[in-house]
Amino acid sequence: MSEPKSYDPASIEPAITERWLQQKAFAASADAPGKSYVIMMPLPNVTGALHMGHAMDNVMQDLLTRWHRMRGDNALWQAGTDHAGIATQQVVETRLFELEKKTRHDVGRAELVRRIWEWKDQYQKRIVGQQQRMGCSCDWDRQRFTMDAVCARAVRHTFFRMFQEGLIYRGDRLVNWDCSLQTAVADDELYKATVDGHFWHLRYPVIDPRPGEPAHIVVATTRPETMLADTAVACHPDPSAALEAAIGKAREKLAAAPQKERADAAAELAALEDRRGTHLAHLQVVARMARDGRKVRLPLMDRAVPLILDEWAKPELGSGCVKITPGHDPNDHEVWKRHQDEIGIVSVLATNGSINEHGGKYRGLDRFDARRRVVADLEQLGLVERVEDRVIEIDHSDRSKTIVEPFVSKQWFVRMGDVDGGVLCGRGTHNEFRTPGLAQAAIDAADPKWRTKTGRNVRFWPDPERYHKIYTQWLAEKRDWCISRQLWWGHRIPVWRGEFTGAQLVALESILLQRMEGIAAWITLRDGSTVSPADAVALAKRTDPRAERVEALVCVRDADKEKALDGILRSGGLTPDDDVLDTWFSSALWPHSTLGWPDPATAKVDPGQTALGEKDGRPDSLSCYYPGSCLVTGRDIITLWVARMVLTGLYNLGDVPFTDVFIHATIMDGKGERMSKSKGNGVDPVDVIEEFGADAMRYVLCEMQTGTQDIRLPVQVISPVDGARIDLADCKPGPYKGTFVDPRNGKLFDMVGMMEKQGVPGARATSDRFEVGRNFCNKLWNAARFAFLNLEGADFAPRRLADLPVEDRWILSRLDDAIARVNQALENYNPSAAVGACRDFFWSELCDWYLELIKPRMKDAARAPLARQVLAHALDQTLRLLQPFVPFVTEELWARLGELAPARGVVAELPTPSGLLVRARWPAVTPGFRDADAESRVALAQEVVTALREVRARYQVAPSARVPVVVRAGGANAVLLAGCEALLAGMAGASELRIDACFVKPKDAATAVVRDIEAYVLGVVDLGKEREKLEKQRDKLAQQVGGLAGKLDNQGFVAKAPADVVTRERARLEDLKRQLASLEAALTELR
RNA sequence: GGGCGUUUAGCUCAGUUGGCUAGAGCACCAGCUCGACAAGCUGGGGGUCACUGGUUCGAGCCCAGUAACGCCCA
Repeated sequence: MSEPKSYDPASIEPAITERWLQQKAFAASADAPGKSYVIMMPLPNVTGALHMGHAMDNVMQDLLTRWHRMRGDNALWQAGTDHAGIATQQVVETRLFELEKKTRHDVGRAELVRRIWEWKDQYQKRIVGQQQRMGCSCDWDRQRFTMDAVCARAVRHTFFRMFQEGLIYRGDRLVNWDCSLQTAVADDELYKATVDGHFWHLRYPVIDPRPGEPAHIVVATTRPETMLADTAVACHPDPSAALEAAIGKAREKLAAAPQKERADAAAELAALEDRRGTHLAHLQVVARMARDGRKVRLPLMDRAVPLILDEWAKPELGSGCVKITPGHDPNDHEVWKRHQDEIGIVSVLATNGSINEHGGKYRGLDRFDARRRVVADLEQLGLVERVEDRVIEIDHSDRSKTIVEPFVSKQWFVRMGDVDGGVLCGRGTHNEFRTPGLAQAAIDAADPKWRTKTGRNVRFWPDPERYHKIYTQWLAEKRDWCISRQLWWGHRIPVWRGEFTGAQLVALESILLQRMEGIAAWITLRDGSTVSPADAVALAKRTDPRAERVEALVCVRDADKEKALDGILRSGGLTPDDDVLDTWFSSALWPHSTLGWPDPATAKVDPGQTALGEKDGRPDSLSCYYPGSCLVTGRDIITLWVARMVLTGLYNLGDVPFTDVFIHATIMDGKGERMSKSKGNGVDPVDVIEEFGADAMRYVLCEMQTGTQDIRLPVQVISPVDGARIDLADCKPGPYKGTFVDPRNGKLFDMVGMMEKQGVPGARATSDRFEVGRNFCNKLWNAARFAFLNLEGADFAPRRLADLPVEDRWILSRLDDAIARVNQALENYNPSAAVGACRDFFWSELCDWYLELIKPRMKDAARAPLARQVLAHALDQTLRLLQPFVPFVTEELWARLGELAPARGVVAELPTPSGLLVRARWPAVTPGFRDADAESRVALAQEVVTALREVRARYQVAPSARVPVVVRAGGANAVLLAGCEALLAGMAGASELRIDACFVKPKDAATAVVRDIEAYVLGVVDLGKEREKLEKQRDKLAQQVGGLAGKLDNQGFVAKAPADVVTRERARLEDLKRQLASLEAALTELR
């Protein structure tokens, strides 16, 4: 036989991959038969390579895709990558600085973007390589990148439509500003870190204090430089009531506090009660002053700012008064919104984090230098009451690792809340419907009672209620989506802007009022309201003051039209917006942009790629593959992506992009920390594949995906020094991020691969958890080898099930059961149960019993052909069942099986026995295969065999010894076991075996008991020999007992040895004594 | 602060509407190179199902509370 004894994935996998790719086995064709089954890959970003978490995501998608493909569905798994704007630009910028000490401004926009494209090409290639090695069955001829022409067109169309319908607006917002990258960052791009800071208590002089009024109001801040932008000082409108409310709450807390927290709670209450005397009168005075419209003088700026009344000021905290800085604090910003007619908003920060022209003499200073100067100046003026040290938890940008500042800036937003008149979804399609607002549409889509016009909605798996809750809770906030980023890498916002006087606007009338297809415009008036160009021009003609100064926003839908209009727009005084769109804006469109929306016929794809349009009667890809079927992703993506895909799918096409969302587990390391490449606890799937094989990795990932939220994967480091395997959990973190210390020798190694220049060697990581998968593949390989040794000349002849021997009927029945269980498990999104059902059938039934049972038949020319036929059938079905889990080894074995037994089946010939296994038909549950009689017969026989084996082991019968066995069974048992003699004899190593209801047990027989059956192993109890053996054992034991007893009698030992050693020795003595006693008893019985 | 999850053998995990003597793989112990497989075969040991109380004829599962760990949001 040509197959080697053990499975070597490295010698098989590349050829199989080659075969699949060459035959385009994964290609999806819009005119293929079967209902469509579509999985849109949650596109990995091109920042870096994939780790085990991505591997899980990909393997789950591949599993579902392969399963559906074999079931005859027209399956499409859409692959691709995401440009990940901010993240990718950041890694390239960091590298640029590290290697060349240059910033993006040194190289310029065009050059930076060119370098990012280079980076993207490199990582895209690496990612696709990783996926192909894992066996991902994506349609590689449809790969997309979020900045491809097709995607870019979809982005422009969506933006245009939303802009035209007033769903996109440009507004003042307090954003998280990254002063290093000089861009706004989203909330989910932040992390909290604690820093040592201070709490400065500042005195603001009251202007012209009257008798009984304080000369100063004290306010506190952790960021004193922001005082330059203060526009008010707030006090609670009813300090007394607010303080009493706080005291009431503190009382409740004390009453409910557990013992160990009581002291703190009591102290807290006492402090609040003290405030009645120390603060209340003062605050009531301040509140009255605020009502009177009194002001304080803002130090350093010499500006009068009003005292205002707002509940944001807490009488129970600090001085009870609070400075209001709407331009630099989110809470104060809210206060400002409530008091817009009383107070203003000032921003003193420039985009680079320095103080701007509104910061008076501090202009040009960096924010942290300004802080020191402001404090020093205030101290000199005696306006710093006191300074506390304080640990402050503060937002940092995940990208630049610097402190972010709340910052007022113009940003673009998508309106998520409900809007007047609602929003029309699926405009121009058959699925049009009206929704109150975009977020509401997405909320509705996941409501179990809600349906689109096509009868679909979204359901989460494997825990529908739980994930649905996460999804709706987030959407229910209906927070507007900030879609602009101040970056150079990404889709540019397709809007031109210009500021005009009313007269200029009237002059622009001809451009703005032409109702050109694909051009939309809005005018923002001086008061911030937005009106149509026609209305604005009308106002301007009436010389309405609101139209004195306006901003015009013009969106051009198509890129080529924009190019054509470039001159006109510029000469009209408009310039293109510099910002780019949030990456998620293009990712959100992925399920339809990749299929050619809005017009597949004109969708541009790369040479060699599958065209998306209709051709020769073949439908276009969009109508065939949208709406899709399933999204497979981790739970961290539910809010970021799932919700947004649903939203844009509904908005553009009136239908949900998928009906099922499969939320798989998150991979953690051995310590329970989330796996991440940058943290250094990540495992590269390729490293695992090289050590164990792709199938082994896939098998274990499937097995791990049960239903829980997290999976622990202990990580072993392969030492770069000596190749030893060290548990990463035993390694302490090193001084640099991603480095660790080898506990054996204290040597440093690096897990991220960025420390070579510093002389820290890089180490690879794997996990011995994957051995299980390797073992499984090897078992499969060898079972198939056994089959191949015996399948020479196998043929198909139609058989009647009733004519088959019991073991044949049994294995077919068990096979049928396994198929049903695998289907059931996959339908429930439980890959672990599915692969477990395969394993149990294949290993515990097919290998452990059936293969053993047919060995004798294979040597018998008369009985061999039937056994071969059933074996070929069983192997055929097993390979098909296992294909989605372990596609490489099964594909290889399938080819060999096809050569040896081209025609297969038992009752009828199986369809598609030739060609690639990927495209073979999924096993079907077969009527008649389920056989309760055969199952109960074999089940009983198995029990008897197991009991006999146990007896043999107990009596130390050599495994190779053949001994006579008699089974005493009567009644129903005898009926069941009738005809199973050969089976029993073979499996229990019996030289002869008979079933006899009246057999009387001889003295030298050992007994196995099963239910009410007794099975006797004859002649194994040799009285003399047994006695001799036992006596020998007894003597040895007695000697040990004597020695141990002596040791324990020795007072020196008992007194000086550690107590636990003494106890352990005592226990051992007891144990030995017991063993001795039972030996003595057995000896007595033998005499 | 709000929401959610987890806790079962030394390790990693199953345990479907409450009905077993609580299972699997790895690890461990003993034996086995018999024509597929030592990455294997046969047999074995190992668990107060985190803790406390409750409901029930019956609880790993249901209810209440406690603890530890983890995640998400503010």
